[in-house]
Amino acid sequence: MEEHRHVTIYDIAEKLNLAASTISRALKDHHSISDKTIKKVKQTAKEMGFVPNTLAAGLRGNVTKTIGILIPTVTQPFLSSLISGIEIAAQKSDYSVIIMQSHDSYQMEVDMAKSLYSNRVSGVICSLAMETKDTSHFKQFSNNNIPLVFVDRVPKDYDTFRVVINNYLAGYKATKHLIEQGCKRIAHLTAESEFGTLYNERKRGYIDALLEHDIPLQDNLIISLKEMTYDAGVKACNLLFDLKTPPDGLFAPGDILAVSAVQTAKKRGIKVPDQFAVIGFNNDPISEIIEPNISTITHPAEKMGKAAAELIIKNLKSVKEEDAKEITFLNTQVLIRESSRKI
Amino acid sequence: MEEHRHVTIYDIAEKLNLAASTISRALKDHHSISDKTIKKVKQTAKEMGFVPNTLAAGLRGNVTKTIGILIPTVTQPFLSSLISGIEIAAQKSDYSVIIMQSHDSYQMEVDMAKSLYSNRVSGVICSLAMETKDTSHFKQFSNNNIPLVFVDRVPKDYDTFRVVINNYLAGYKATKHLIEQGCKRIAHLTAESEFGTLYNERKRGYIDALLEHDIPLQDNLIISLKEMTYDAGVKACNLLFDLKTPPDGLFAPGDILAVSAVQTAKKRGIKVPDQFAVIGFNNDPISEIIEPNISTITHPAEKMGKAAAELIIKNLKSVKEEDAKEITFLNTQVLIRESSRKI
DNA sequence: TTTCTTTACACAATCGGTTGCTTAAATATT
DNA sequence: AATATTTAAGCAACCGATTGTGTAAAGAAA
Repeated sequence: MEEHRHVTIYDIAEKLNLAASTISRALKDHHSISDKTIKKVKQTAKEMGFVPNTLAAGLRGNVTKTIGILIPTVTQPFLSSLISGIEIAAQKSDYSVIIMQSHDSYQMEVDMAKSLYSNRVSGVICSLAMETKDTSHFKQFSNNNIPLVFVDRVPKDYDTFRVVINNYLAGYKATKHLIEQGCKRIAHLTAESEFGTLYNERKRGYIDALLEHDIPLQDNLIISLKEMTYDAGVKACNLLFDLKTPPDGLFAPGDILAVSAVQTAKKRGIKVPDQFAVIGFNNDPISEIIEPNISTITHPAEKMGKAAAELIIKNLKSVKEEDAKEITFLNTQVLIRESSRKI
Repeated sequence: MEEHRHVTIYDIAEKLNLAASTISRALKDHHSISDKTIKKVKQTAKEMGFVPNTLAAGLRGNVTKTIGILIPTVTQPFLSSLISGIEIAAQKSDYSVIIMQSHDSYQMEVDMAKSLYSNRVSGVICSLAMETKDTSHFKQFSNNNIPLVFVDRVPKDYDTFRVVINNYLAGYKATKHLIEQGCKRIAHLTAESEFGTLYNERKRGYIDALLEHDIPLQDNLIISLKEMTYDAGVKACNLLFDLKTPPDGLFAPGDILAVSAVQTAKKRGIKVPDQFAVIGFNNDPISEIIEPNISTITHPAEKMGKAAAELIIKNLKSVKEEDAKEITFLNTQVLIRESSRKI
């Protein structure tokens, strides 16, 4: 096997007896290069298998056209859809995407933020790790005018772009839907310790919906979970069903939890939705497949990704407007399916 | 907001009255730098918020410590687990990961391969797009000694690293399991047009298992699908159930198809597994959650990712051995769950 | 004391594409 | 015909980390 060297613009320049700068300009259709030359250069570039070295371009121009994504994991449906959205928007503007998984660890998030900065990404899209309380490791981006967009799990006290849904309203709508279906004792699962506001907001919506419909709030119908997993959901639901007066409805702030609830109910001979109506959150693929289908709140993951990516790309092009540090709210919808349709 | 410049080793050098080269060496504990100097340099580097510019290092050293991943999509459970595996192995050796989705389009794969090359990734891990017949766009890596590893959906005629499972054996084992459960008429779903060998191999295993157990092969029990989706699965299963003598078992080469089969059967009042036993493939999360649980073939996604990443990292360190272009086979297991357990 | 080896650091080239400035020729304007 | 403008392309600095080579000074060996 031969040892090829990467083909550079200098190789092309030599072959055509032109200056490297001419090659560089010709390849980007610079106006000061004649059409003949441009055609000739592009032709030979292709023949020689020239591929520009983005490192060199990035180093010189301080522009990498790369968006860094820093999220807990790629395996959650919501997050992998988010990536898809980012990736599609990025691709349109010829940006690359570099992905890092914090696995919900604060230390990893810190390290990876550094690594992204080290790679001189053009912008960063982040959904915070569960563990993260302090967000000072993101200052390096803000301080160097690298656009930073938080998505979904966002810090409350950081002055930058945020793309979120209205979790309060979503929680309210979900709960209201259950009330409208005739539920009188609606349970809710939430996160035990949270540094963001995501689950708290959903819970607030739940509470307000109840109060607004004159349904007394009952502490024993609200269970805080350490982890939002299937098994944790099963355990919690069993506790609920063991109550003297068990709930007749549940707002689960995640579809996996909703699935666990539906299945636990079925196992105990509790009819869903007649005796126990369930609504989840996210519209994960599984919610459509499981039987009965799970009613859910849509979480526009791809749209959020697209919005976040566009914020970065736009912001890099436009002049910096201080007032652009806005929050983008995307809409959610109640998707009524079998698990909660009683009337 | 102040306009910070990125802190460079020159800034540190100036502050400490040292040469930039000394700073560079001190930061990597070069033996020719005194401990005092090293300590002093690291200290001020931290104080000044220095973060090395990997572009500069990559340009100079032609080493980026970045692994490029080129896959159809991140949303498939198998592939997102694959990424996780790669990412974890990469992280251990301080490599970054850059992900691109071909969305099963040949043209996108070509473009993205170019982009990865343009970014001078250290190595590439790829699972081919469905559309891809020609793999010449990967030659740029081979020609420039950039390690290339194909995973799962691999070309049959490309001389490079491959990390796969034994699809033939897996198909054989799955089918044999159904036979052992007493199934006599076992159906199979497969891909209509395939340029790789993945589904063909599974089908070969299916056929051989039948023949070996003196079960006649019946063409009408094998259905080729355009897409391996839930809906396509439902349609195919309805065709199967409409046969004069419908099947009493199914080997589906994907869990989504298995789920569709189980649910279609249930809807038609066919008892699973008693009248119709099903085994899937991949051990997707859903296979454990759906009721009845789906028997399946494990597909060691994380392990494959880990193996692929390690191949790249190892290969970059070690001297090039021509005979290293090997195929790594990882094991699969039959996971017997409710959907096929009759005895 | 002289010579050899470490130790400690500086100088300058290098990676490859970009871009401001300059030169030179061709075309347009007065 | 003289000057202004446009077109075409070259020169060289630059981005920031790395590394081979060079050069002192200090310590070790002869």
